[in-house]
Amino acid sequence: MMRPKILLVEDDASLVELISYNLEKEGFDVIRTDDGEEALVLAQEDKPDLVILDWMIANLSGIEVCRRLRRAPATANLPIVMLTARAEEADRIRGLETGADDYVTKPFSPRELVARVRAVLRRLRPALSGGNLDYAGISMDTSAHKVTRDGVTVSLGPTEFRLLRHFLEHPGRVFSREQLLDAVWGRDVYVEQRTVDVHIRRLRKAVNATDNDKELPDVIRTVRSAGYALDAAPVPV
Amino acid sequence: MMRPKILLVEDDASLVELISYNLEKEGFDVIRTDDGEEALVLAQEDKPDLVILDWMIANLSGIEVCRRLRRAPATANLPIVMLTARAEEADRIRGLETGADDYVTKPFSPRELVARVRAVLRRLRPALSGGNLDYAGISMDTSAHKVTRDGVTVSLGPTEFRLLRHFLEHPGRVFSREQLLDAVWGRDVYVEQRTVDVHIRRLRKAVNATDNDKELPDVIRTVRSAGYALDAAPVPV
DNA sequence: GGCCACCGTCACATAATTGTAATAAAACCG
DNA sequence: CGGTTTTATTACAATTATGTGACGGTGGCC
Repeated sequence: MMRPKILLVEDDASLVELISYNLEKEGFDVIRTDDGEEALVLAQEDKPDLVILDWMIANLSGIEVCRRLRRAPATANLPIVMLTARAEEADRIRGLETGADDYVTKPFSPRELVARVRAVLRRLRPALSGGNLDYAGISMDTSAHKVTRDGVTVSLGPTEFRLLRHFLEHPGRVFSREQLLDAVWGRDVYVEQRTVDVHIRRLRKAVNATDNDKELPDVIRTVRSAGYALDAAPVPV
Repeated sequence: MMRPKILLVEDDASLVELISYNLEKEGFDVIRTDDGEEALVLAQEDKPDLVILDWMIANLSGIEVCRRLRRAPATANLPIVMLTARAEEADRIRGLETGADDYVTKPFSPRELVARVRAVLRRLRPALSGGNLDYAGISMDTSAHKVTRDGVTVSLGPTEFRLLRHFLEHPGRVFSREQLLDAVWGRDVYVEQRTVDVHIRRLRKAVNATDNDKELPDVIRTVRSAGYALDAAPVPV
């Protein structure tokens, strides 16, 4: 199971130490910065699984960073935990409404922060915490690397597995070939976009197959000129 | 576009009032109970979109309710916000680790509670709080690339989809063919203005069609010598 | 080395969508 | 009403996107 990657945006050096230490001890990788602009760049390029964001940081306020992260398509769904000394209600609400997923006020205990990070991730990226993913009759045990459909075991190659996992983490949502290459293959790999088609084909074949010669309804929806999505109710022709 | 349904499990009658009032004012439907066993039944049967769960309630402790909700497949993914007087760290962590999505300690402000409820729902049910466009019975989920009219799925080609999205982003407003070409096709594409008519026709056909041979009222208004607009109430004769 | 599973790419088949032109129908105007 | 302008509708051929099978390559493993 992969170690989730956390981007920590905080300018108090001693806090950075404290938080990093606790996160790493609990199985997270931590990237650090104390600069708002740099945080945006890191969020784009390193694709962390979650951001811990202090309100008071250099160059851009935390809340502004939050807003920009939400606005950029690539990071619009990145989980954000705001971290701040501001305990006033209005600020907390403002933080949450800007798109933060949780909000922790200083002083806080490192253990509670870790617990909240876990709670957010468990929700948004169940695969990271070794949970099971279920959708449309498909069940994936991410830690055992096993997949079933309607109880029947499905066998997948490594790439098909990661592809399906990505779909299961965001059921119903359409992903372009480019997005899929980023998320499933990795950002620095160069492969043809059409390669995605081939793996979609392989995934479909595996997931829709039965032991006899019949086929189950297709769970992957092709969205012409947009990409593919995992879908419970495929469009009838 | 349904009002999200909240199950409120709380035994302090005045708090129930306070919370219900605020939630309903903010567009939620609220189901209430003060009993742990009953909460489990209601969660199963009424299928709420989120549960607000007090720690101290009759019959079963809140945390036990939480555990059982998580264990039952039907409610394993139901978002839970814990609500409690216990501010001790160990308790908060226990709450989060049991599977709560958020944890609010008394005393709290109703507005903050509502903001947290929204933050959790925004994550889990994007359809309920954003990312999709609604107008005149038409609902478009932009991230899933799905369109429904009065709940019935509408299937559109790529261009019709973009065209409808543009109309939904500016409901009621009239656009000339030139403006539509700019916005939907792109500034640097050369196509005949009349092409817009054809796509309007295709969009109308798809959106107004029913499964039988009847037709729904037209949602697109032709404005002679000006262009087209999406309109809720076409002029009756 | 030989076997096997998997991968990425290509070439071709198939299917969906597109823009245009031709024609019919409406709306407008004196 | 006749003439004119604007929009609706239909059919079609070109274009584009996706589906699919095959192939060569790579690396693990015995």
